[in-house]
Parts: sequence; C-alpha cells; structure tokens
Amino acid sequence: MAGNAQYEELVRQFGAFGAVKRELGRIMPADCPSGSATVLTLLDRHGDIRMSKLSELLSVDMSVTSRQVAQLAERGWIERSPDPADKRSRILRLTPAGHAQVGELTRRTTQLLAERLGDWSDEEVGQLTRLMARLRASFDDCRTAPPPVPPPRPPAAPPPAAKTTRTPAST
Amino acid sequence: MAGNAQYEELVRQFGAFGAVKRELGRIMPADCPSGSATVLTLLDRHGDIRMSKLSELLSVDMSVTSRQVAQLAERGWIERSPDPADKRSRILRLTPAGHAQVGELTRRTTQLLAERLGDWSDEEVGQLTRLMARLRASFDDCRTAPPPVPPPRPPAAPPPAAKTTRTPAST
DNA sequence: TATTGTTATACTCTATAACTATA
DNA sequence: TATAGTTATAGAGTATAACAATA
Repeated sequence: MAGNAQYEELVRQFGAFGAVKRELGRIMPADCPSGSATVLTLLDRHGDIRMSKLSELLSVDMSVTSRQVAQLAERGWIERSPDPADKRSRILRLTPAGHAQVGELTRRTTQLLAERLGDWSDEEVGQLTRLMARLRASFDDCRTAPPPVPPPRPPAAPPPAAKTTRTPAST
Repeated sequence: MAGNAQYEELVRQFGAFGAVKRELGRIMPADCPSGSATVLTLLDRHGDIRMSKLSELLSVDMSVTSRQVAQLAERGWIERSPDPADKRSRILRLTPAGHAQVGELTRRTTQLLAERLGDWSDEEVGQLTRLMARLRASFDDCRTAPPPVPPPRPPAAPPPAAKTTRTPAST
C-alpha cells in the first residue's frame, strides 16, 4: 500500500504520458487514426470476438465501439459475421488487408520506440511493460470485485451496477 | 537496447493504458474535464509560465493551449497577465480558486488510485512512476537531439525543424 | 522577417439517449 | 423484461491555417 504523495506523483506521470500518446498518434497513417489502430491491434491479439467483448477490452461504451468498427469494416480491414449462437451478436475478425494494416502499424510504432528508447535496457523496457499490464489489470479487477474499503462518496456513485459496458439510458 | 518484440508488447500496453486514462477521466468534476485538469496540474507544479512553455509541456500545438487556457480563465481558475519583458507574451498563474480546484482533483484521483492499487507496494508504485517519467523524458529529449541512427524514412519526415510547438502553416 | 498568441474550421474520440431485433 | 448492437446528438481534444500584435 502506498501513500497519497506517491499517488499524486503517479497521476502527474499519467498526465505526462499523454504527450507520448500524442506523438505515437502523429505517426499513424492518415487513413488509420490511433483509435482505429487500437481496435485493430486488439483484434490481432484476441482473435475473433464480439462487439461487447471488444467494448469491455477498450473500456468504452458499445456505441463507441460500434462506430469505430463500422469505419474499419468500410475500409475492409475487418468483417462482421453473424453469430450462429445468438442472432443479436456479431463476430469481428481481421481480414487479410486488416492483418497487413496491423503489420504497417507495428512497423511504424516499433521504429519510433527504437529511436526514442535507444538507451533503455531490455530489462527496463520489460519492467515498464509488466507494470503497465498490471496497472490495467488492477483497474479491470475492480469492475467485478468491489473496492476493499468503500468510502463515503456523497455525490454520483451508485453501486457498480454489475459489470457492463452499456449506456445506462432510461430506467 | 531492446528487441522489436518487446516494443510491440510495450505499445500494446500503451493502448491498454487508454482504459485507465478513461476511468480517471470519468471521475472528474463535470465542470473540469481531464484536459483542463492536466493544465491545472502542470501550472500547480511549474509555477507561472508562458503559453509557449505550457504548449511544450503538453506537446500540443499552441492553438490547443490557447483554447484550453481561455476556458480555464473563464472559470476563474487561472489568470493571464501581460509579460513586461515581451508584450506579445502572457504569463499564466493559478488563482486561489484554481489552487482549490487542484486540491479537489488531487483528492479524487488519489482516492481512485488508493482503491485500485490497494495491493501494490510502495516500491512498485515508485517504480512505475519513475519509468513513466523516464519514458516522457526519452520522448522529450528527441525534440532537441536527433535520433541516434537516422533510418531512411521515405515519406513525411523532414528534418525536425528545430524545437517548436507551432503549426507549420504556410512557407 | 520571425515569433507569440488568438480565432476559425474540421476531424476524432467519447458519452448519453433512443431505437431495433433477438433472447 | 433484458440484452446486443445501431444511430443521433452533443461535447471535449487536437491539428491546420489564417490572422494581429510585437520583436
């Protein structure tokens, strides 16, 4: 368990990381902004998944995913096939063109990192990777498990309403 | 120096970090979105600075900073005083209300981190903080120092054009 | 002529809410 | 009634380009 001062410093670094993210975004192909790149990369790693699963991986509302995916389908990088087990669902899959695009994205990003992190050791890169993976996992877990010490949060904070990536909409 | 496979994995974690960023953004006050929060935090840390310096810290075009800062000024969180040394410039400074707002932001973010990172050790939090700081620095350095091994980049990649955070505009 | 900052415009990312089709 | 996905709308973030004032 860490102290507040440590958390404050960590949050500052989160903010500074935005600058890194923006630089990465600037080297993306004009027809593939960073949001699209993120989706393609996730599909490349997780294989054929459903919209809802993708929303969960991205931690965004499914409406966002829907639009992103529609754009990628228009460009021919992914295809949406009906799920035989549930006619409401659609299975997402990279097309050959999609795989090629992932290759191009990988080429660009690894080149930039090679330039910028030239003086980092294997060990350091690995450490940062592991810690960021764990960070993501720690935020993920808390969508299923309630916080250890639920402190009084007077305004907007109804019970987590179970694990879902859906617009609350009406009641 | 690390291998390409390591860089690919690191980039994937960069993408996953977006989910953490979005969660942080969701707990911000309605009148202070995460972009504003980043600016306020930077001003709190760096003291009175000029627009151009702030743009550099954020790694965004000055036009972006200008709008952000205008909004914050409207809310009364910062003030822009003329720079006596250069009448074109403006000095940015947090107001007392701005400092109070920073306090509120800090309270919210540290609480969320305390919930999510409850099982992290001091050492681990410190390590992640240090590595992210170094990451930011590594990207920063390369705006002044050219890449160690300038590889052939056929399309869009004219010489760095010196360190500036400005729209290229016309020639 | 070059630099600092502002404004106008356009595009991406995101959330909320309403809707359709299926379970 | 609840869930999977879509669409419409609105707001925030960002870049490009043109502009004004000052150096």
